[in-house]
Amino acid sequence: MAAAYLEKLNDRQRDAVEFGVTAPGETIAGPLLIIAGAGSGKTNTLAHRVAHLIVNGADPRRILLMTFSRRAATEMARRVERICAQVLGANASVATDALTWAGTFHGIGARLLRIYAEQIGLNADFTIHDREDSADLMNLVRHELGFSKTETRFPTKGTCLSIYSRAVNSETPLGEVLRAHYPWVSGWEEQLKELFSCYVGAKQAQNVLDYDDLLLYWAQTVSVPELAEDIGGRFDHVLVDEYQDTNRLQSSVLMALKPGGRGLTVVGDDAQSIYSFRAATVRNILDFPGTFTPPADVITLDRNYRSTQTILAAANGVIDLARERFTKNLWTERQSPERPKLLAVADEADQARYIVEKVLENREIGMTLKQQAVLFRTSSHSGPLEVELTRRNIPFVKFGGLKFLDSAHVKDMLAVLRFAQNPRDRVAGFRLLHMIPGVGPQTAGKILDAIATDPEPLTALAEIPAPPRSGDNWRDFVTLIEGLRKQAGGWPGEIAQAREWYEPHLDRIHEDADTRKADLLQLEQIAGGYPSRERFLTELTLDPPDATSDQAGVPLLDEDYLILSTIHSAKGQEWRSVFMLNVVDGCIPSDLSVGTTNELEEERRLLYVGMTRAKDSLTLITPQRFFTSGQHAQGDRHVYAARTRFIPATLLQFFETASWPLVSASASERSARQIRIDVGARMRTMWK
DNA sequence: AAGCCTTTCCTTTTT
DNA sequence: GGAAAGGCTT
Repeated sequence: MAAAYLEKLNDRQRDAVEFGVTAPGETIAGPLLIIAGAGSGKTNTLAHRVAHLIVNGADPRRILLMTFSRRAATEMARRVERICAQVLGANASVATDALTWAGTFHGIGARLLRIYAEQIGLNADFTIHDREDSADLMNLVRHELGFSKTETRFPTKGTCLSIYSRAVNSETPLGEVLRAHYPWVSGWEEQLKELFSCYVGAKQAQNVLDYDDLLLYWAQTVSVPELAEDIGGRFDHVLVDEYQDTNRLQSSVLMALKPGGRGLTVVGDDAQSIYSFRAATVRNILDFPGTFTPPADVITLDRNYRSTQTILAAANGVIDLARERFTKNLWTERQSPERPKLLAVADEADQARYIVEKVLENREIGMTLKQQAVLFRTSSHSGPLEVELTRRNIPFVKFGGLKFLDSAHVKDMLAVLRFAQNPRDRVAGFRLLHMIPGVGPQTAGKILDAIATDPEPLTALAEIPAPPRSGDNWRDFVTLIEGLRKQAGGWPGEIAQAREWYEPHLDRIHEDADTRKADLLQLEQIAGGYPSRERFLTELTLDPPDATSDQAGVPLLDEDYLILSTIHSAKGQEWRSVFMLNVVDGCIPSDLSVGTTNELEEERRLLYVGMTRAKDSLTLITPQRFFTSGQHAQGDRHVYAARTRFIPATLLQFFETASWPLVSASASERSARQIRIDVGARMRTMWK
């Protein structure tokens, strides 16, 4: 049976798909590393491999597929099903529905930990803290230890959490982490140790896990050989996507699950490693083959199907200057007469105007908005563009940066549900108690102490006398939590109960309560899509909605909108036309990332990742002048920016350089208007 | 003890 | 242009 779906693959892709599949029922082979360059059909190849395994008799329930984001996992499952359908017909969905172990490392970790909770001394009802919750808890502990009142300033909660997280994820001792990444706080090593020790204690007492714990507890569990064998034995095949962006802790988990590498496939591209700030290390992928004896097989996909030859030449030029040479050079057969553009504009306002004009022009000639994207290094870079798009009524969706879940009112609502789920969760408790008039930090602390020490937290809560000056608010609060705990309202009815309690407080606290209420209704909509409170809370924390829009609510799928995205969030995506904002030194590389060579090299790869998202047309924009923030609306303090150091003069041959607008009357008028002088000051200095 | 007001610092990328 | 710490009033 020559499978038709294999015909469309090139030889290398086909090697990767068929690797180790010797006969129906014989699908498990030694470790495999697939080095897949940008646009080389990586996702498609991996999906084909999974489908090929299933078609040849592998049990989909025994396939573990780990991707970088939930979105990628869903997309992969969808493709696997489509391929299977070509062979299995209508039965394909039965096979692929059984592909239940597809998700992120963190998501899979959470699921396994609930299953094995009892064996590892964990309460299966644990709630999960997102990044900000973790920082809040870190802050509480920091306060309790008196570190918020030190003579010289102690690192902030965010810095403390980053340090903790890096030490955990890189499996590196604290002292070394401080020396390598946080030299300016090395004087606080002892205090940080104490802080982290108390932070760990607080999490355990409160029955909460943070993101890092999902990996850390998993790694600890599989460090016990019997449990490793048990968990590893659940899976015949383990496939990992975006392996270049995994960290030491993740690779430890993987090696414990499949010590000999049998059934293990990892896919990635060392040239696209852009998450080292999260302790990801490119060594994982580079050292993978040599971890095993005999070494893992390596298959390299270097034919690019996405971009034109001219775009690829420019991108290759950028990555060729990398300090460490990479393992391949991409090639393509897609010819094009048009080189990528390197466009100089006066400032960010002109940059926004240019993009709006071009995007509309492209739409005129049949390119939908969705086929075009604007990419940037830092979420805030798109501010002026968002204003211009809104003014011109062009719909857009933005990926990355501030999210729905970060707004205070949404977090308040989630705190209600989390507290009902786990009354020992102090961060959630503090947030709620604080909303009750007459309750401040002291009172809240005492109430939570009383709850924490009682074996029946909710009984304890009911027995607490109402704090003075809290009026009816206290009774209402206790009634709400008791009702939610009994789950009288059912799911998702509970969330409406929570909202009814919350809305009066919202009105009291916020001026713009009405716009915020719309978000709460949207949250209720989202909640309806989950089977239970526990699943809703877990999955929303691990996989938050990653886009925001100019309009209320996420646009419908069939609507057309322009994509705005950070380069990080653009990973794995592609568009016909790509614009990159602020391709200047200080933005990319970011001012904050020019400290070490490693950081700088990662910024270079970031530019490379952005450029290789483009299929037909690529425009890099370099505004000449940036107005500095923190001044009056009429202020003209600005700095001049230079083209990014990653495109030195030797690479200009790959670009068509131009400036915009073409010299015209309106342009010179505009620049005349922007010149501001202080005539008075000149008069005064005349006589000095 | 709570809640409001002022001052000072810092300003990325995300599961 | 926002967050966090400190100070002042009720």
